[in-house]
Amino acid sequence: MINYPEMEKKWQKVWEDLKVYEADPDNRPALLVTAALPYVNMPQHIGHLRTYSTADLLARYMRAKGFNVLYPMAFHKTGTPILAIAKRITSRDEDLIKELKMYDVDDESISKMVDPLYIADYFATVMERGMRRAGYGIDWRRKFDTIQPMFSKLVEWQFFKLKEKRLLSQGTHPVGWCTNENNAVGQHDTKGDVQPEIDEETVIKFKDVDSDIYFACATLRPETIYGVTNIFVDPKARYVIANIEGERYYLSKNAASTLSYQKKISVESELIGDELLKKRALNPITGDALPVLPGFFVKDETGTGVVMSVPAHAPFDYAALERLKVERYSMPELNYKKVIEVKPGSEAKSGEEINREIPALGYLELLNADPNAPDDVLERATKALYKEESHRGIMIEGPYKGAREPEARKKIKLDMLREGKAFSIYALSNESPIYCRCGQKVIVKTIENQWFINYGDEAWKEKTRKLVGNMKFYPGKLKEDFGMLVDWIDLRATERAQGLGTRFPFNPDHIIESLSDSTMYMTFYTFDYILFANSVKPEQLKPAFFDYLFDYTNDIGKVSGDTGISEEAIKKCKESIDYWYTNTDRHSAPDLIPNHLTMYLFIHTALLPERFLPKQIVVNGFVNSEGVKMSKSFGNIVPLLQGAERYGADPLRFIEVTGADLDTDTNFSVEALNGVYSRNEFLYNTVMSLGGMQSGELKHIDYWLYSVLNRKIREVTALLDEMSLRNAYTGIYYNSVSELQWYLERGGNNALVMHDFLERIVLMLSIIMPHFSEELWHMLGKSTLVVKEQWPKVDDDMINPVEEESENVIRNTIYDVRQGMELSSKIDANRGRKVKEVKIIVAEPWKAEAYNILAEKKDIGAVMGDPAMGKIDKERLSKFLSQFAKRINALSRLNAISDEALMNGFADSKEFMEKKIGSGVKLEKEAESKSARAARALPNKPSIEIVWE
RNA sequence: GCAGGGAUGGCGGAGCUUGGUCAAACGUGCAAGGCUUAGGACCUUGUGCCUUAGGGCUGCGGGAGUUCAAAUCUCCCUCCCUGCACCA
Repeated sequence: MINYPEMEKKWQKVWEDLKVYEADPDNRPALLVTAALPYVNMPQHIGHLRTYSTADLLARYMRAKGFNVLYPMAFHKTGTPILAIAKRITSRDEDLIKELKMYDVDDESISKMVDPLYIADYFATVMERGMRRAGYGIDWRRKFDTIQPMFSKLVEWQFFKLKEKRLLSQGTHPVGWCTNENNAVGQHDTKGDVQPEIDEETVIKFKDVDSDIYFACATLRPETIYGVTNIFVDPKARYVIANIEGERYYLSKNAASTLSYQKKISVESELIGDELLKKRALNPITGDALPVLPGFFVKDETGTGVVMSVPAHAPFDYAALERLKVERYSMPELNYKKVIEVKPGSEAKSGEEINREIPALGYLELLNADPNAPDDVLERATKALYKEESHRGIMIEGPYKGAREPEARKKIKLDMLREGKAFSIYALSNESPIYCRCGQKVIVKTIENQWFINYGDEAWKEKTRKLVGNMKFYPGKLKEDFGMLVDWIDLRATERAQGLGTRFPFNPDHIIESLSDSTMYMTFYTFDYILFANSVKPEQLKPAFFDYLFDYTNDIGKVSGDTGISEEAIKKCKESIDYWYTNTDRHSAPDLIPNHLTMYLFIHTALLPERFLPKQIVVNGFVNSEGVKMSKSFGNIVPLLQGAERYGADPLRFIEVTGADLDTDTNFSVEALNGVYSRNEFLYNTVMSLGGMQSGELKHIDYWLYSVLNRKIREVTALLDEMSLRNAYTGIYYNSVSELQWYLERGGNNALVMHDFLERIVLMLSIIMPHFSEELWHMLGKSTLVVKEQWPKVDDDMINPVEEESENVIRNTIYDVRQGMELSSKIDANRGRKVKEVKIIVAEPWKAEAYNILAEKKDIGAVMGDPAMGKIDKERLSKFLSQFAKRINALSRLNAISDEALMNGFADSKEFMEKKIGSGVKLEKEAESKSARAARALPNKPSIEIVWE
C-alpha cells in the first residue's frame, strides 16, 4: 500500500533542496501565476485546496509546455476579522475556542490570541506549512503580508495616483450604526449575523394649511401621491415640531431622534398626536387640502410617524378608513382614487371576481379578508399588491401617465426632490429590527466626507470594458459576467475607522479598506525579494520608485537619488517586473468575482501601462463535503494539515480539481478517494511488474495501445488548453487505467510498450499528483525530476483509427454474441442445450463502400447509380441500403476496415473471444459463408450465428 | 426587490454554444457470479420498461410550440441556488 504522507514528504524535501520552484528571469517566455492570497483569520481546510491546486496545476502545465513560471504566495492581514477574533478571545468565546482546537491550536497559543498581530503571524505560519505540505510549486522567497510597512508603500502610491487621476471622490454614505458603541455595524456586528439592509425612502412635504409647518410623510411609493386622501398619525404618540435643515416639520419624537443621525435636526416643541387631528394638510402635487386622521397602524418608531394615506392602493390605509367609518368618526367624504392600473390577466389567479376599482379592497378579497383583518393579513395583501403593481402596473395619473410603475416612481420622486417638495432619508428595510451585539437597536447614520473610489467614472469603465474584451477567461462565460459587473460597479467606500492595514493618506485616522488595498499586490511579488535582499527600508520606497517601475518616469538617476536605493537594485526590480508582469494568470473562487476581481481589473487599467494589464482570469467552484457545503455549523470541516496526513495531498488535490468542471462545485468524498487509491495502486503495481516482462515484436494490441496513447495526448492537451480539467483527467487517468486493463486482458505483455505508455501517463499526471508521479517516474528508471520535464509530444504516425476501430468491433461483437446467446437460450427449442459454436461472418467489402457513399449523399438512388457499385447485384444492394433509409440523415462515415484486416484481427483474438464467449468461434467471410444469416453482416458489424448442439 | 445561474437514471454529474451517431460520458452506489477467505480489495456481468438472437417502447422539472427529428431551439409556468457594498 502506498504511504502518501511519507512519499510526499520525501519528494518535497528533494524539490526544496534543489530549489526547483525558485524562478528567475531567463530566456524562456514568462508566466506569473497568482491565486488570491489567503486571509489569515483561521487555518485553511481541505476545501481551500481547490483554488491553489488549480493554479498549481496550470503553473506546472505551462512550465511543462516551455514557459518559465513563477507561482508566489502572500498573506492577507488587513481588515477587521482578525480584530474580531482577538475580541472574542478576550471575552473567552467558547465556540471560537472550540473551533481553534479543532484546528489543533494549543491552549498557550490561544491565550496569546488577545493580540491581533500574534493571530496574524500564527495563522500565516500555519497556512504556509499547509501549502508546503500540499506540495505546491511556490517560490517562497517572495512571501510578504499586507500590513508589512514595505507593502504599505505600494498601497499608498496607489492612492496618491488614484487621487491624482481624480478617481477618488468624497460624499455622504449611509451605514448601519450603533448609538451605544458609536460604531458602524456590519453583518458580523449584529445579533444573529443579520446584514443591515438600507433602503432609501422619500419624505414628502404636506404643508399645514394654517402654518408654515410641513407634515413629513415617509413613503416607499411616492408615485401614489395622486391618490392621497388624507394624512394618518397616531393620536397617542408623542410628536414634535422640528427644524430640519431650515424648514419646520411635524414628525414623531422617535423619528426626530433617529433622523438626527442623518440630518441636522433641532426640536422646537413637543405635542401629542391627538393635537394634529384638527389640522389640514396640502398635497404638494395636487394642492388638495386633506384631513388628518387617526391611523390604527401608525407607529411612531417607523419612518416619520406621519403617513400619507392612499386607500385605493394600500390595504392598511383602506382598512383604517373603513374602520373609522364604522366608528362613525367625523370626517369628510373621501374619494378613493386609483392611480395605477394593472395589466389584465395577472392578478386574480383563481379567476375570482375581485374589486378592480379599489385594488386594496380587491387584494383583501383575494385573501378572503375584510378591513377588520389582522395586521399580518393586511401585510400579506400589501405585499401582493405592491409586487403585482411593480410588475405590471401602469400609471394612469399625472405627467407619467402610461409609464410602467417602477419608472414612474423613480421619475416622480426625482421631480419632487428637485422641486423641493420632498427629501430622502435612509431606513433599515429588514423585516424585523436589528440589534447590535451589545444589545442596542441598529439605526442608519450617514457618514459625511467619506472617501470613495469612483468606479462609476465612465471613461474608466470604458477602458476596463476594453480590457475585459482582450482578456482570456476560464470558464469563458466570465467574460460576459465581468462585462456586466464593469457596468454595474459604482462608488465604493475605501476607508474605514478600524482594522489592520495601511493608513489612508488623506485621513490618517482611517485605514484603507481591505479589498481596496489588495488590487495590485501581485506586482509586488516581482520585485519584493530584491528589495529584501538589498536591505531597502520602507521609507525609501517613495512614490518615485514606483513611478519608475510603472513607467511614469525613466530617470533612474533621479529615482536613485530621491530614494537612496542603488541604481543597480532599482534596475533589477525593473527588469524583473518587465519580465514577469507582462504575462499573468489569476486564480480565485467565485466569491471574489463581483468585488476583488472586478476592482483588480479597474485598478490595473487606471494605474498600470498597457503591457502590465491582466491577461487571464481563472475561477474555480467551491468544494462540498459528501454533497453538502463545508462549514463549521455542519461540523464537516477537515483542516488541511490533518487532511493531508489522513488522505494524502495528491489524492485530495486530484479529486478536488478534476472531480468537477471548473465552474461547478466539486465534491469531497471518501468514495471518490477510494477510487483514486485503488487506481493508483494498480498503476503502482503495474510499474512494479514491468521488470519481469519481456519486449518482443509488436502485436496488434500493442499498436492499439500506442494509438490510444497518442490520440489521448492530442485530445487531452487540447482539453487542458481550454482548462477543461475534468474531461482531460477522465482521459489521462480513468480511461488509461481501463485501457491498460483491457490491454493486459487481451494478452498484451510487451514491457517496452507499457513503459512508453506509463511514462507518458505519468508525465501528464505529474501536474496534478506531482508526488505520486515523481515516485512512479523514478520507478520507471528515470533519474531526472518529473516536475521539471516537458509535456509529452504526440506521435501522429502512431495514431491508427483503423486499429482502434477494429478493437471496437471485437469488443462489440463479443457483447452482441453474449446478448444473443442469452436471449436465444430462452427459446423452448434450446432449453437444456449448449452452444456448439458461434459463427462470425464478416461483411463483403462493398458494403462499407456503399454505406459511406450513402452517408455522404443521403440518397439511396444515388448510391445505386454510383459507378463504384456497378458490379454489385442490384437486388442485394437495394436490400442492404434500404435498412438505413429511416435514419438516413443521421448516418456518418465510418472508419472502414478492410475485410482482410478485420479477418486478421478476429483471427488474432480468436482465443480471447472464445474465452469471453465460452464456446468455439468460427470465422467466415460473407461471400463464402453458407449461413442463412450471412447477408445480415454489416460493415464493422459482422453477422453472428449461434449454433446449438 | 434587482441581477445572475440551475432543474438530466439510486446518487454526483456530462451532454445542451454547432438539434440527429443519447437509455444518456465519467465516477459512485446497488445486485449476481468469480476470486478468495477479508485488504479503502480486485475481475466479470447486470442495474428505466418490454423482448424466443444484436430489437422495441418510454424517458432528461411541468405545459405548449418549431422540425422529418429536441435533453438540446422558442414561449409560458413551478421550484431551487448565489451575489447585492464598507464585508473579507
